[in-house]
Amino acid sequence: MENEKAFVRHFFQAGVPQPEKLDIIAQHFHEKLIDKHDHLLSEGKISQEYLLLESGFMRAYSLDTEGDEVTTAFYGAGQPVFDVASFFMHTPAKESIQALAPCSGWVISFDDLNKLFHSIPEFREVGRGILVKGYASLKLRMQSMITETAETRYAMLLHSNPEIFRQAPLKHIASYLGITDSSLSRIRRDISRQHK
Amino acid sequence: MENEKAFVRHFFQAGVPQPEKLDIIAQHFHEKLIDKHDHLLSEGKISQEYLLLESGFMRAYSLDTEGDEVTTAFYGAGQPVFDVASFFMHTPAKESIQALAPCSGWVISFDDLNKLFHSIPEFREVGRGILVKGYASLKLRMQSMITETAETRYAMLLHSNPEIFRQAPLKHIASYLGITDSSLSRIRRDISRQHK
DNA sequence: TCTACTTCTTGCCAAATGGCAAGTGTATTG
DNA sequence: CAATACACTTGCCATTTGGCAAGAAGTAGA
Repeated sequence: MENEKAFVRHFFQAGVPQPEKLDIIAQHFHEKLIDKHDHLLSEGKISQEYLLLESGFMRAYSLDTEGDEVTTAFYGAGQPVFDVASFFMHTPAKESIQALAPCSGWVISFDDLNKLFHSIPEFREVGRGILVKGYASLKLRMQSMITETAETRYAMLLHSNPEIFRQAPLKHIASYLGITDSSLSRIRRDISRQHK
Repeated sequence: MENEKAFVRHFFQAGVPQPEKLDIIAQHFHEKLIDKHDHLLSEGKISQEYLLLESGFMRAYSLDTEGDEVTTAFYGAGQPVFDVASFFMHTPAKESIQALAPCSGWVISFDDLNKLFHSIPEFREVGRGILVKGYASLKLRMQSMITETAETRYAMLLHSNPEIFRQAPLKHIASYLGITDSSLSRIRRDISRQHK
């Protein structure tokens, strides 16, 4: 009966093998559709939803002191999407999360998520794993930002995450890489010249 | 009888008000002393200890592709010190953690920490809070790295964390800020000229 | 105390990146 | 279909930062 939530069940299957527990987990998720350009979360609001993205593409961004957008993350299908600080600390979000393509996924509230964390140990292990992996990849990105040139960072992102380049305009990718869109354009020109 | 562990009890008191639970928590921590320049964790090893630093000063660093050290974090008294990824995922550490001054603190093993997480819900809330706050501050740092000049980042760090400048040599601070020690030296010269 | 090492600074020049504005091409939409 | 917005590129020049090497000053050891 809960089989429309096959995606949710599949997402947790490796960490929570017991079907009965998967049932309980799946019951607490609700379908969510987001139109292209619409927001899952807006800066200043308190995040209420933890989203598992089944299809589509999203980005998180915030505004710098000059008011320019800085893209801080991209999310593809299969990934959990939420603002860690706002969702877990109930503080106003410092960033917004927006659909770059029509999105569908499954959301759970903070209270429901916490109930599951308390009642299903395996589930909270999965939750911790998600946090820890996000932390680790952010650290890698910081390391790369410090030690590599923009050209190298661009090449690495293109290689490791080509989907981003199919879904996001270059200006978003540029600010994600920590450079301006002009510089990214020049980097692309230089690389294409090298390949001749 | 457990009163030498006053620091541990105090650390968790706000999140775990019940004295009996504090007793159980404190029982699982063991004292640890680290000489200046010695390591709590070395790159390649799997982190076994979660440390609460009672006194002293530490830094985390890793090696870039050229083999140069990049300082990724500083830790003062009162802070938890551990490599999130290695400790929670049992993977080889990508960074080392070293004492920049004689350190004393309290450590707990992964298994003991997990036992406490499972048996004391308030304790695991504290644990999650530590993770989430670390995540949030790393994000802020990334944002700053993207949008601010090195000079601004230096000024902000000096203002928000002056202890670092008392404890760490400038070359560590420079790589933490994402610049070379020469550039940091020039930035300091320019700032001191402005103040004349 | 003498020596060696580390820390910090500085000069010189090169490389990387930004700021601004213009130009081209492509979607979008009324 | 016209009008408008958006995405991307490029030229020109300024600013920021790096690389390298040398030197001054302080520190730690033998």
